[in-house]
Amino acid sequence: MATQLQRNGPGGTKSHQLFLLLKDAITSGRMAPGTKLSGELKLAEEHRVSRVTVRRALEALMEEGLIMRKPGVGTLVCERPVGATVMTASVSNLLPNIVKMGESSRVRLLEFGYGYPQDGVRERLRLEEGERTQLSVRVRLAEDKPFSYLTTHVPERIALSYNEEDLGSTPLYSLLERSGVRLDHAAQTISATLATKDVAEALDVAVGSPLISLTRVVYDVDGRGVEHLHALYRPDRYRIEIDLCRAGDADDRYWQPLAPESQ
Amino acid sequence: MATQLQRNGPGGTKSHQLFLLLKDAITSGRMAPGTKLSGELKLAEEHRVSRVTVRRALEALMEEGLIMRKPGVGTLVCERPVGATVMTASVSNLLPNIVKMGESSRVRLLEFGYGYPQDGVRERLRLEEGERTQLSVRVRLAEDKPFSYLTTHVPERIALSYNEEDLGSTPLYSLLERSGVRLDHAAQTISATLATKDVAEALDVAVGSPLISLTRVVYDVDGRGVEHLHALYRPDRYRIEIDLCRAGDADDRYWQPLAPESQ
DNA sequence: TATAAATGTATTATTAATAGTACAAGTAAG
DNA sequence: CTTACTTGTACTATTAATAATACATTTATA
Repeated sequence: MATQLQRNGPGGTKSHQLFLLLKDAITSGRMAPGTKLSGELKLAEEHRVSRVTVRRALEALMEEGLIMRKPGVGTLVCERPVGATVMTASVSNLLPNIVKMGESSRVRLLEFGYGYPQDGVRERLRLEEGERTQLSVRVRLAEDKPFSYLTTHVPERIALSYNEEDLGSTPLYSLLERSGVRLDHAAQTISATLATKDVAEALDVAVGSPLISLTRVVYDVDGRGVEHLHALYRPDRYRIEIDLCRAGDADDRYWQPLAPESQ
Repeated sequence: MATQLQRNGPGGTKSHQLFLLLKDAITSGRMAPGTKLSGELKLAEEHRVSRVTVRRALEALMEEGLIMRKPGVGTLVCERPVGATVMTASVSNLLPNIVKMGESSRVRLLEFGYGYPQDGVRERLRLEEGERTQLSVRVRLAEDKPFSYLTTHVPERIALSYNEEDLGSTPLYSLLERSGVRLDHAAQTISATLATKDVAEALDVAVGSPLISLTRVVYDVDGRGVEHLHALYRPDRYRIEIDLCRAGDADDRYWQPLAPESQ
């Protein structure tokens, strides 16, 4: 069984740890909707914790709408529809201005301006020391609920070829290609991180919540950086999906990502 | 709306939350090695906590070797300690038994056995109610340091075609194809989650740390589930990378994931 | 050298988390 | 109805986390 939960130090409280444990069991599907949890006393015994602590954890789960409690009955895992809309993005269209997505989503602009990017951004965009970039911070909403926090850098010389109005009506990549930029390739890195204070406010989550982190750098045919995107997604409202199919000869088989036209 | 660090309830202690935030800022590279952190007083002010709380968080960071502190000087982000190897996986070879990866990594088996899978797993594998699966929980290490926590379900009828020795020497997919299973396609979902107690212990991270979560289901040509993998990755030791190139006609341009042979 | 700023240390008071216990109230089953 | 089990509520005692303050020590710098 689970080792003992720790009380002290920066390891989180016992109730927090138990909350995470149960939440993960639910959201991962190990406890299906409708499943009845053990009673509070039994949970307390199982995790060697007092009933107060168990109740703290269960109250937090109820606030997130993951469980239902009824006196005399017990605690049940909620049905999933509470989860509302989960936006899914296939790997090949992880783009900021997808047409389909645009229809059902709004954008809130938090920051806009020009300045000197941080070292990491400048290096990945392969810019000189003195070059400036256009910075924009946006929050994307679906059904009036925020699900992504986007920080975009575009080299100033490129950004000047369009204005904000254009951005509202046309996908960025179309704008760029119309103005002569020849897009060639992009590198994406996916990771996970925690919500900081500002992001947490914008995405309406608690500080310290887990977020999907995606960084994409787009290059033109000359290898010059065109766009640097850092995106943070709420995992309960956004998923990244990748479909693969088996390809190759019998001796040399590998997985091939599905391209848009074959989907 | 949570703008302040929360003290009460199952949200972890303030020092824990601050610890996680700072740790993530360091390991993600937002704070480069050598960077000087704000002073304890300033940090306390910025996060609206007391200095004691800041010190708790900093002490935890020092225990992990992420920062250096010197009286009269300040707190510096440490240079990347040895063993900061970051394993990267291209999207098309997100496989549990890659040859290249296998060379430099070891596996620790935590659980192994047969049983009835949870509903979510069973549905995704498209199994009947009574069918059993082989369950294995593994931790993968690189340079003796854990970076992934893998939970695998394989339908019993398929799992019986190989034994554990085979698994040690040959990639699972090769084993399966040799025994007649015709792999066809796979669906992957990438998300983010927090480390629970058991996972945290296995991966040697703090409870509540962010983790990359990946679920993959592999199907054969008849659409039957062959493998269900749930993987949790330490973001400081593992990255998922996807390279795309621009393809299509002028009127219908899209992003095409790069296949292995073109890399 | 004097000053400022940083960490290290110490103290006190307040508040929150936890454990343990007890009892009330709702529900289902015999 | 009675019994058993559930959640809801209340209370006390203990311990940890936090806030606030003060002061010492180390270091860089003007």
